[in-house]
Amino acid sequence: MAEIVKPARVRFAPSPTGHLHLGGARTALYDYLLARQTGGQFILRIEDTDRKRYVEGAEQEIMDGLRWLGLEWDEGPDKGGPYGPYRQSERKEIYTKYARELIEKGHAYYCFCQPDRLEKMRQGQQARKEPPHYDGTCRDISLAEADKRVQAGEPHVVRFRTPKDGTTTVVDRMRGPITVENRTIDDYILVKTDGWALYHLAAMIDDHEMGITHVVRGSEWLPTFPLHAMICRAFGWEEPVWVHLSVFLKPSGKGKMSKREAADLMKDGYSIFLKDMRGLGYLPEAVVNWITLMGWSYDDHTELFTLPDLVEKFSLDHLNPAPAAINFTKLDHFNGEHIRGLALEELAKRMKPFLEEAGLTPDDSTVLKIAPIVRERLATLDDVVEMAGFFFRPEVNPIPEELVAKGLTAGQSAEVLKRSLAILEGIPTLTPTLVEEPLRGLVEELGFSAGQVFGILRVAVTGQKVSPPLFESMEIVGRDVVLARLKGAII
RNA sequence: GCCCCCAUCGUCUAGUGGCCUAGGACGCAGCCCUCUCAAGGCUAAAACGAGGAUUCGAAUUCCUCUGGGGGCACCA
Repeated sequence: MAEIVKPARVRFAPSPTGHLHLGGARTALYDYLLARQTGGQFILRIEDTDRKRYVEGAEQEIMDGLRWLGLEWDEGPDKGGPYGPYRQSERKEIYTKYARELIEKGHAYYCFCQPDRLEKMRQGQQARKEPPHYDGTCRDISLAEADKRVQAGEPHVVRFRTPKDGTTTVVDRMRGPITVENRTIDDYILVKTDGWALYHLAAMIDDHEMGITHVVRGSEWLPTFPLHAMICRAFGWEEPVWVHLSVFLKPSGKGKMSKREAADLMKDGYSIFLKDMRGLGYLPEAVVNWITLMGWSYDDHTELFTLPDLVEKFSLDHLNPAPAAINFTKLDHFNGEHIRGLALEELAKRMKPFLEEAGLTPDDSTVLKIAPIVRERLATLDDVVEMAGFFFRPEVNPIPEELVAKGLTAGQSAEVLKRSLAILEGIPTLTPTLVEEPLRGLVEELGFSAGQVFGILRVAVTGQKVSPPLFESMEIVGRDVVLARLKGAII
């Protein structure tokens, strides 16, 4: 029997404070999958209430990254929607209104404590090995008096009035129920002195106002998860389905990737930032495939997926709560798989920019001819430069020592070149079928191995010891150039 | 220090009390194919953190420990 699923409204809500990384991309991907699968909406919301941490250009980078992956949103800051605005910095009055509602309901209160006093208080608590928490000084000030002080312009924040005793149980979709003692939850600040709501309040309000049905976010929110549920309950709102995804660990599995380590990774051709992936030669299809499988699996052990496959097959039921170490060699594998899955025209289109960025001037027709012979040889798209750059260089400049085959003398190797040249000069067009047979005959006649003979020719024609198949390469290079390069190698 | 989460091959994972002699994938090793490099095919090595408890029976349930991760801001 078919399960009837309500359309999900899910949001990806990054703060524009840095680069979009793999963890964020996975969260966005799961959001997208849920929305598309249920015929719901995928919403992009920018959480930029903290002006101090705002990074110019970060919002654009987030949008570029999502679009590169193919995760187009339905509502967002750049395209609007019925529940806007989609930047928290444009929603201040909404938060103020709801904060007041919470205060009047008795679930929040004005606090006039000075930051320096709170700091001292915290230090004392830590010295006494107590968990740092607000001491409740302003908790019992009457609303009438608090209002008077606010009216008088006294600096203040708004705090949540957390119950002192009892427990709170919240439910995470993949982890199940989590129960905490209320006394371990602080009277968190909801609204800062400058009047701006903090994440804890703003996100809950936005999720409610925007009709969000599923909140998918990182496990760093687990400690404040009960607070968030309490806020929803204090308003009398229905809670969304909560899903707290585990963090990605560095490849060693020991801890999160640091800024320094992320930079070091680039030296090995890897990155945790989405902005780098294209330039490193990765296909968005491969990145999607790869990050999907870090924390999620499919019933029948299939591992190769496209985005449309995932829209159909993704399920919250198969999520894994354990933190996952990032495995870049598996990304390389998926990249190869997806490269091999590309149509030749598409592969050519995607390889071309890498050749251009390497200073070459590739023409479409040649790039298309190269596609089939490099397809299963590329781990990343930028490998095409190393593998097939010689097709676009006027000179190949082989290293003299490499023109001498292993096990042969320089004289024998030169003989190979001369005899081959003579043979090829007698062939009008260098197609594999016309070239291979006579050259194999030469191999037999000289009594050398095919590897020795073809190895010499490979170096002479391509300038490299590793290349696409020799005869196919010769055909694309063209008779005139092949002959000229052989002559050049004989000297 | 306190709170929360997590725990199967090196890594990503399957596994919801008997289908487990613990399955798959990446990587690694060997073999085959082969003009190099790949791709492809085959084979191998490789794991239930420890201790208790429940049960006829535990990777699977419970407890303790250990280990790992996250959080403890007028950041998100």
